[in-house]
This record gives sequence, structure tokens and C-alpha cells, in this order.
Amino acid sequence: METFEKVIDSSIAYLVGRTSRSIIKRLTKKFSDAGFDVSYEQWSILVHLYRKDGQTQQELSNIAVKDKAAITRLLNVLEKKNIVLRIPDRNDKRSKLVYLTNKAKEFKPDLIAVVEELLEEAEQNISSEEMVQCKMILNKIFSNFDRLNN
Amino acid sequence: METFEKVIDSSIAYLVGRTSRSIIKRLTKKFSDAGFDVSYEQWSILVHLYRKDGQTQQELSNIAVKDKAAITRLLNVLEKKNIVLRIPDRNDKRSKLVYLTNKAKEFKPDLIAVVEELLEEAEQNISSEEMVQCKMILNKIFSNFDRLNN
DNA sequence: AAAAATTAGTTGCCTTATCAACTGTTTTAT
DNA sequence: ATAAAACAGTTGATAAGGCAACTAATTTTT
Repeated sequence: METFEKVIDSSIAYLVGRTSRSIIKRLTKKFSDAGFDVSYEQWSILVHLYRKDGQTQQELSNIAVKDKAAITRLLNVLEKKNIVLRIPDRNDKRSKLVYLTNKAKEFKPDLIAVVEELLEEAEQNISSEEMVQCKMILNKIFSNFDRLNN
Repeated sequence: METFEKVIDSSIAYLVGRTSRSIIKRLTKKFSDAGFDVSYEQWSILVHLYRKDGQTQQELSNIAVKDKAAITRLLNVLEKKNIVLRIPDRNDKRSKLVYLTNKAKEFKPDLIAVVEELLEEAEQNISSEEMVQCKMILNKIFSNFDRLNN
């Protein structure tokens, strides 16, 4: 392969980027079709709260791998939509604990059903071994950069 | 694995998303450290012009997998920076052909060197077979969604 | 115990992305 | 040949991301 070709089509950066954008586009459409007023980005916070309610914004920032300013703003939106609420942490007045509202808990199963559908769509024509392999490599790439980025 | 877990950590959507963000963050820093006033997104257009100069905005939109409005705006920036120029297509007055300036051609090798460095960083501790495999799966996932998105 | 360093969250500034609506041009259908 | 449809590019509205600077609270150092 020519040296130059290496940096384009076949470049992992290009492939990861466009795959990411295609996933976001698809999930946006599926949420909207299903009648949920929730964006992909909002979902990316929600999912972590569904697993563990009452996390600090800093924790959410780490796990969602987004700037804490981005978290502040996503939470502003989610709070306005009555999907989460922020409660000051009694033990550390700097922190706020983020909790799901009842509304959010109610639509959890339906929201997750949509995401599971999306994951099924993603895996068409891909064996589960291949998928496992791919995820492992993506994890490695992420840690390679995570180390360098911080 | 519990059903719920499937939609988070191990979810291909999550992994692809955070990997993409980590790549962007790293390349942004590397460009800036190397003294290039070029963002990751601007690079994502440039690279296609380096391969084939004089493409229409629509072609760039397709190949870069971005909305044509996004291309318009990226090109506005690149044009202001004197990196590309837009020439109306004589044969089709709707179209504009996008060309690299001499300045852009001059720094091509250095820019590519930075990207190749990044790709090396990405591939630490990953065998080339694994990488090939991973790229193939990403391509499949992309085409699965590309079909559904359009 | 007081000063210095760190941490959590917010805000301002700037860049980018998508969608929808719009203009002007070209192609297709009738 | 003309009307309708499709296409290329631009613009406005809206959402989101990252960085840097800032405030307030907490922890570490001295």
C-alpha cells in the first residue's frame, strides 16, 4: 500500500470517525421515531445513571469521556426536560449528585429497547466473535490515546 | 452478561464514540504542537483533496460523510486560511471545484507525517492482523448503518 | 493554624454538526 | 418546449464539544 493511502480510507481514525457519526445519526432518528425527546448525547449520560443513580458530575465526565463543561450543559438540558435533578452533596459542598427523576425511570425500558434494536442493526452480517474482537481492539486503541491524552 | 450491561460499556456505540473522541483530541494536540493551524475536521477534508484535487463540495460531502452544510462552513474557514480555493465549474454552474493552494501543497508532507505518527500511536500493542480485522468490522458496521441512514 | 494547591462546577468564547428552508441550475417527463 | 423534479451550494436555527478563566470548597503543605 502506498504510504499516502495509509492515512485515508484505511486509516483507523477515518473509519472510527465515520462509524461514530453514522451511529449517532441512526440513533437520533430511532429515538425521534419512537417519540423520545432525547438526543444521543443525552442518552450517553442517562445510560450511566441507569446503571448507577446519584453520581457526581465529575464521575459522569470521566465515565462518559466528555469535558466537564459539556456535562454541565447536557445536565442543564436534561434538568429542564425533567429527566434528572441535581442535589448538592452534603459531605462535599463542591459536588452535586445527579439523580434520575421518576419520569426517567419510567421510560428506561423503552429507551433501552430502542438502543438494543440499534445494536442489532449494527451487528448484521458480523459474527459475535468478530464483534468481541473488534471491541477489544477499540478498547486498546482508546487506552493508547487515553494514556497520551492525560 | 446481563441484558442491561449490553447497552453500555461493552456497547459498540459507546466504544466507537469514545475512541473517536480520543483520536480527535490527540490529533488536535499533535497538530497544534507541530505548529499547524489545522483542526481535525479541516484535516478530514484536506486529506481527500491531497488524494484528488479539484473535487466538488458534494463529492467531498459524500466521501467525508458529512452534511453538505458542514462542508460549506469548513471550506469557508479553509479558504480564509488560504488553504483551499473554490472555482466555479464551467460545465455545471451549480457546482464549485475545490482546489488546494500552493501553501497547502507545501505543508502536505509535514501534515501527513504528523498523522502517520498518530496512527503509530494508535497501533501500540495491536498486531497488524488485529488491526485489519478491526477495520473490516468497522467497515461492515458503517455499511449497515449507511444503508439504514439513507 | 495559615497559606498553597487541588478539586467541582459554571461560564464565556470559539469550532463544528445536523436539519430545514431557500436560490439558482440542470435534468427529466410530459 | 415547458413544467416538474432533482441537484449543488448557502444560510439560519439549534445542539454539542473543548479550552481557559473563574468561584467556592476542600485538602495538603509548611
